[in-house]
Amino acid sequence: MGGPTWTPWRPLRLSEDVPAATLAEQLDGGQCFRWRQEPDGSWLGVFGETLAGLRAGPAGLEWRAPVSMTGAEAALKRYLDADGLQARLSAELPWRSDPVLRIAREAYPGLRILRQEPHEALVGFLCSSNKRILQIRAMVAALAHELGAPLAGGFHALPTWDALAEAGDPVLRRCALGYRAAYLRGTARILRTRPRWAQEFAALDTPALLAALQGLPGVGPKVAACVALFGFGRLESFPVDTWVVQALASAYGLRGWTPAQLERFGQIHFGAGAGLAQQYLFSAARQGKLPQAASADVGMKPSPRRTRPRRP
DNA sequence: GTCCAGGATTCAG
DNA sequence: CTGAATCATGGA
Repeated sequence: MGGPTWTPWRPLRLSEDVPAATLAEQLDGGQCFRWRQEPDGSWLGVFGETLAGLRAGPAGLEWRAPVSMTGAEAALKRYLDADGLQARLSAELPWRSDPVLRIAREAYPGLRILRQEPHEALVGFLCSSNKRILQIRAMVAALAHELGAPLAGGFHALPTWDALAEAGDPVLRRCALGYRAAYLRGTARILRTRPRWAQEFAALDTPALLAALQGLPGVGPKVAACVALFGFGRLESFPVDTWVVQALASAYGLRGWTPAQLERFGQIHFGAGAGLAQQYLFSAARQGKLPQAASADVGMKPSPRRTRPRRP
């Protein structure tokens, strides 16, 4: 049963260096759920149809893949934003005037939003509600193992919507999904009838995309924002989860704000790269690296809640 | 045993 | 519209 034959480790040229701690945070920090760290410290994971290894070598990032897997290097470069679009976006964030963002940004230099496929982001975050990252990873791994197409070396792709829609209760039970099994199956039964759903959703502007995603069972505001950010590259999307609520309350003094109000704050304050800023704050908050707000707050108040225009 | 987890849904006010 | 109860499961 030996695993696949691997290519040698080769350098992966990105526009910016990725330190080992940043690589670990990207692959194991809650934006994707398909990577694991090997005993030698390298990372092994699946994205789309690609199985690959990554490690931060002394001379920079290195990759390898099964020799049978063509196109892995190009897929990795796209996945890791090799063209540097996010490096420019990150530089344009207001870190010069925002000491909290500056600290969070410097904690993980080079941290990027992985460019996941819409399918992977949606499956992953359908499993995410009220669960820890470790458990989400276990659920997604079980789904791939039970219902996904085999790739190489015992690894599997994520299950298709067809496979999820037809999965029986015992199989989903083995994946320990809890009440999220109904979310997955419900969304699968809708999307299996729309083979081009990802292209159709990608054609929408971001507000319409968020609305379309929230029309799926198990997708609320936070999951929709994550799928838009991680799966559709909407880097202005600002998911507000428990960590971000905590971070904005303690470091920015925004206590008592609703998630919707915090989402608006993030979009206005951080702008086009709000999602990237959110990932810096999320990662730093989870590592306890964020400072506390000096005083109660600086007098910022939530934007007025949107009221629906009255019909004459 | 209790509490909580990258929330969503349903229901009461 | 807002706020609270409920949801299934596993780990601390």
